[in-house]
Amino acid sequence: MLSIGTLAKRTGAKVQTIRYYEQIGLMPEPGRTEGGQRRYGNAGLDRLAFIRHSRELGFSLEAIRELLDLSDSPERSCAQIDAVAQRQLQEVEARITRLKALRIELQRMLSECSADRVADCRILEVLRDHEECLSNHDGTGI
Amino acid sequence: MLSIGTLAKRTGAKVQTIRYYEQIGLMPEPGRTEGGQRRYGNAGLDRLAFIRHSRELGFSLEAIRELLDLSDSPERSCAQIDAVAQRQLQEVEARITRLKALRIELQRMLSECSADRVADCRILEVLRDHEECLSNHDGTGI
DNA sequence: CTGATTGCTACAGCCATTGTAGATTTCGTC
DNA sequence: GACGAAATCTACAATGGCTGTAGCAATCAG
Repeated sequence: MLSIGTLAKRTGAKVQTIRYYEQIGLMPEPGRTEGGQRRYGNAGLDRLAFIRHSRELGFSLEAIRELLDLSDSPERSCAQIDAVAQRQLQEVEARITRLKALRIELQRMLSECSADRVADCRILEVLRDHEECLSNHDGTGI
Repeated sequence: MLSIGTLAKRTGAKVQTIRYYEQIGLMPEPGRTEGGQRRYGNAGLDRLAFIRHSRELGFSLEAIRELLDLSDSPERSCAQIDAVAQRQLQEVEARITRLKALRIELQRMLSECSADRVADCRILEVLRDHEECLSNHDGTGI
């Protein structure tokens, strides 16, 4: 049987994070020693590894909860799992698009400023006045 | 004189957000009516617009605080302002790099799964087993 | 057996808001 | 001036996804 610290080491999660996952019902309550310490089996380790790997790929805890629920019905169609992953891909793509617009704006801001004094700094001017921006970067999907 | 709701409409910030900025010292305490409601001048409006626009470009409130402090000394060199913007650009670039790696992984996952049953779903397999990934997407800089 | 390490609970804090409840003030209209 | 709708006020809780802390208790190696 594995202690919580062992699970933490093997998956890269912090001990508190594992307890947090248990608290929100993402990890099941494990068995305990006589002294009250958590002891996990391989199922616990696998589940935590699944959660951590999904987090690394950017899935929200809610999405992961959905995936875990779906994986409990192996005979069902995997269309829903596909949909969750598809949604995640779309979110990632949206974020990339937005960040690229920001990058362009920041680059332009930086390239335009060759002032010495703060008073003449183009960067501050651009930040003061949205109209000077090329894209609208209107905050949708930060 | 402008009410907090007017500032909100003009800048796109929520009323509560403006009060929050005041609470953390990013917006100054404005004058009040006899009845205790906030009233702003143009300086307040400009400052809020600066904050919102900087937020839209992804600057943290701490970075914005720094920029606002720096802009109060117009005779100083604007090298520090440049550095803040440069730092922000680097962060944006790092996030783009990371998201691109995630995108590739998600795309590959999706393209590989053509199963019908959850039991055979490649997506779940990949999520279960990090080893199946090409990149390491090790969580540095989510 | 002892001391270091690890684990326990309960709670607070992080960022940047957003939402809520219940009271008060302001504004437009009559 | 009176009325009612809209806006504003304070104070506090919640969001997501953890992370850190304090003050104990249990476990493990030597």
